[in-house]
Amino acid sequence: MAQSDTVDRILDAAEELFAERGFSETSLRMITSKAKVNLAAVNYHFGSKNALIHAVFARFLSPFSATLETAFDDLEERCGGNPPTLNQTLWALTESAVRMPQRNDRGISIFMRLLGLAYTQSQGHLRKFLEQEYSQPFGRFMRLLKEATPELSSVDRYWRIQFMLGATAFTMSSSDALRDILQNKTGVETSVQEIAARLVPFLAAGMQAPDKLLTPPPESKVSVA
Amino acid sequence: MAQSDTVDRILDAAEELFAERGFSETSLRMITSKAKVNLAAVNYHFGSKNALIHAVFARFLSPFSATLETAFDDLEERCGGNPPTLNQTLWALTESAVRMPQRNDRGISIFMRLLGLAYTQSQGHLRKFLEQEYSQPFGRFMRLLKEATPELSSVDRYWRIQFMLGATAFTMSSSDALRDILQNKTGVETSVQEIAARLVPFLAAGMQAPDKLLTPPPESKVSVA
DNA sequence: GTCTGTTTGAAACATACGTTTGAAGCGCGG
DNA sequence: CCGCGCTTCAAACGTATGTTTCAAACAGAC
Repeated sequence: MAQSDTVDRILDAAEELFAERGFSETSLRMITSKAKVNLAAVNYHFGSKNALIHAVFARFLSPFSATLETAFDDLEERCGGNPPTLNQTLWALTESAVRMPQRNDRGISIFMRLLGLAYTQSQGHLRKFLEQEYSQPFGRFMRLLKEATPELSSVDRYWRIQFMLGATAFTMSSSDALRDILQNKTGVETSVQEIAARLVPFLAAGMQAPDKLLTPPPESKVSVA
Repeated sequence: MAQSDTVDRILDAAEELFAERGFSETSLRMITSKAKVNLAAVNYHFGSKNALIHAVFARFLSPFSATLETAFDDLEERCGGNPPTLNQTLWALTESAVRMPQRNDRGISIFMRLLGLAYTQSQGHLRKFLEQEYSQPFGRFMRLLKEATPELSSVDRYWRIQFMLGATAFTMSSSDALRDILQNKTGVETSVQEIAARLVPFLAAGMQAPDKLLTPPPESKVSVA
C-alpha cells in the first residue's frame, strides 16, 4: 500500500496478541515475527512499546469515539430537551460499539477485550493516555448517566457506575472464552450483539435497584474457623 | 517462630506486592528485598515463582473456603429443605469474605484485589490451580444460585452470573483506588463492608432483571463515520 | 564437642526483554 | 548514473528476570 504497510501489519499483529495475552506478556519479538517484519521496525515507526500500545488503542478508539458522539447527538436531539433514559443511553453506547466498522469478523471481540484489559491491567501510562485523549466522550456519558438517574445519591451512583463498568469490562474482556465455554456446555452459539442485549437489561436493573437496601445479613450464626 | 518465619515473611511481602502490582510485574527480587530474605529463599522454600503465587492464594483461600462451606451449611439448615433465596446466598458469600480472620487491617482489600487479579490476569497456571483446588465450594455456590433463580433459563443464568462475577471482581480488584477517588472527590470514607452492602443489591437486581428484554435499539439513525 | 540435616548467603548462570546501532536496500528526482 | 531520504535488516547492547550453585551458618541429637 501507499504508506508502508509495515506499520499496519505491526498494528494488526499487536492488536491480536495484546488481546489474547495482555501487554506485559506480549513481547515485541512475538509481534514482529507474527507481523513478519524486522524487530527494529516497531521502535523505528512507533518509538517504543508503550507508544505502540497507544497507537493500537487510538486506531479503534478514535473512530469509536466519533461514532459515539454522533450517537449521543442524535439521542439528545430525539429527546428534545428531556434527558434520555438510562436504557436509551446504554443502548446508544452498545449500538455504537457494535456498529463500528470492523477490520475482520473478530473485530468486536478484540475491541472489547482490549478495552477490558485497559481497565484491568493497570498500566499507568495507558490509563493516562486514555484519560487525556478520550475524556470528552467519557465525560459526556457520565453526564447522561447522571441525568438518567436523578433519584440516586451521587455516592450511590458512583458505586453503581463502577459495578456497571466492571460487569461490562470483565465480560467483554473474556467474551471469547465465555462464549466457547457456553458453546461446549450447551451447544448454544452467541454473538457479541446477543451478549450486549443481555448485558444492558442487567445493568439497567442493577442501576435502578430499589435502594441502598442495607439488608442486615440475615441472622447468621457462622462460627469462623 | 517455630517453622522458619522466612516462608511467612515471603508470603506477606508477595501478597502485598502482587496485590498492588500484579504478578508478572512483581519480581522475586522485589519480594525478597521487601521480605528481607535472600533471593534464593523463594526457590528453596516454594520451588518456583508460580508455586509461590499458588501458595499466596492457598493461604487465604483455604480458610475462606472452609468458612464459606459452614456458612452455606448454616444457610441450608436454616432454610430446612427450601432453597435459600438469591439475597441470602449472596449475603452468605460476602459475609464469609468479610468475616475472614484478617492478618492486618488491609487484609480484606488485598484478599479482594488478589481474587480480582486471579480472574483478570489470565495466568493459565493460576486458573488451573484454582479450578482444581477450589471447585467444590465454587460448584456449590453455583448450585445455590441455580436454585435461587429457577425462573431463568440456563443460558440467561449463565450470562448473568458472568456479569455478577465481573462487577464483583472488577470492583474488588480496584476497590482501593476507587475508594481513594471517591474520598478525594467527596470526602466520603468507604469501608469494604459498605461496598459489599451496595454491591449485593445491585447484583440481586440485575440477576432478577425483568427478562431478556430484547429492547430494540430505539430507532437510531446513527450514521456510522 | 561433633556430626547431620536443614536453612541461609553471595555469586553466578542462562535467557529474555526493549532498545540502539550502522550498514545495506530501495525509490526517485536530478 | 548519481545522490539523497526513507525504510529494512542483522547484530549487538545493556538490563532484568527466574533459577541454580555451592559454601557457610545454624540447630538439635548423640
